[in-house]
Amino acid sequence: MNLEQIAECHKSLGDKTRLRILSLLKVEELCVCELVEILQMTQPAISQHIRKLKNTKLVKERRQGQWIFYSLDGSIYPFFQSILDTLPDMKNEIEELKKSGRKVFCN
Amino acid sequence: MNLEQIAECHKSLGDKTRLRILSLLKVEELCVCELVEILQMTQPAISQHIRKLKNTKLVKERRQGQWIFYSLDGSIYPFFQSILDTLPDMKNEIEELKKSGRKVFCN
DNA sequence: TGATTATATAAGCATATACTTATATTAATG
DNA sequence: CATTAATATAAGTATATGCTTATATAATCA
Repeated sequence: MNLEQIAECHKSLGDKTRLRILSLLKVEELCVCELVEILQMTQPAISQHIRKLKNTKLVKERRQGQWIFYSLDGSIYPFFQSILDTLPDMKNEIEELKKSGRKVFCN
Repeated sequence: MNLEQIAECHKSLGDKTRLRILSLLKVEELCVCELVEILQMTQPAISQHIRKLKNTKLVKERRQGQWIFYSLDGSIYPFFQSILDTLPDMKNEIEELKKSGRKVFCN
């Protein structure tokens, strides 16, 4: 891993919305439509943030029918876990999503 | 520390030149003119990078006569040390500076 | 005090980034 | 097989970023 890659990783981390997405993914894997619901942003905006997180290998995806579930990765960055540790707990936001009936359940 | 501040910190880390500066400061404190010499960049470019690192509390300064020596800080970020650990060793670059006779010695 | 050295700041410019709206792709379903 | 739902991508735009050159500030020194 060279300096250019490390810089790209931090650029990816250098946005409040993406940090919120990572904080949410700390709780559990989520799909774009759920993130749209929680973060109250447009679907393309979320998709573009996810793309950046994917390109920098901070999240990985798992397709499940019509949904794509995103979850934390970051395994190539030795410092990633300690960064995650400083992100806030977002269990409540996920709870709210479930209460609103907008949680995607499938398997 | 809120998400906005964490994002600002990572923005600060999201630049190759600033990562090189931090890598160099891992070896020892340096002043702007030494960084100019090692990184072969203009003095205002270096000063502006240093300003960003200072604003995000990743480096601190110590004035010594006409020089200002910059050194690592980052004490407010629990993850900073693990990021530093992934940055390359730049002892050789500092050695080159000393050999070139451009190292600033004072006290 | 005037010149020199180190550093900071300001203004200008080219590129990058984060959004928007519109459209394309992909999978499920009736 | 046409429609719907989830997601991705493209194009446009406003703001941010990283450089440049020019100038200001601050400390030293002759």
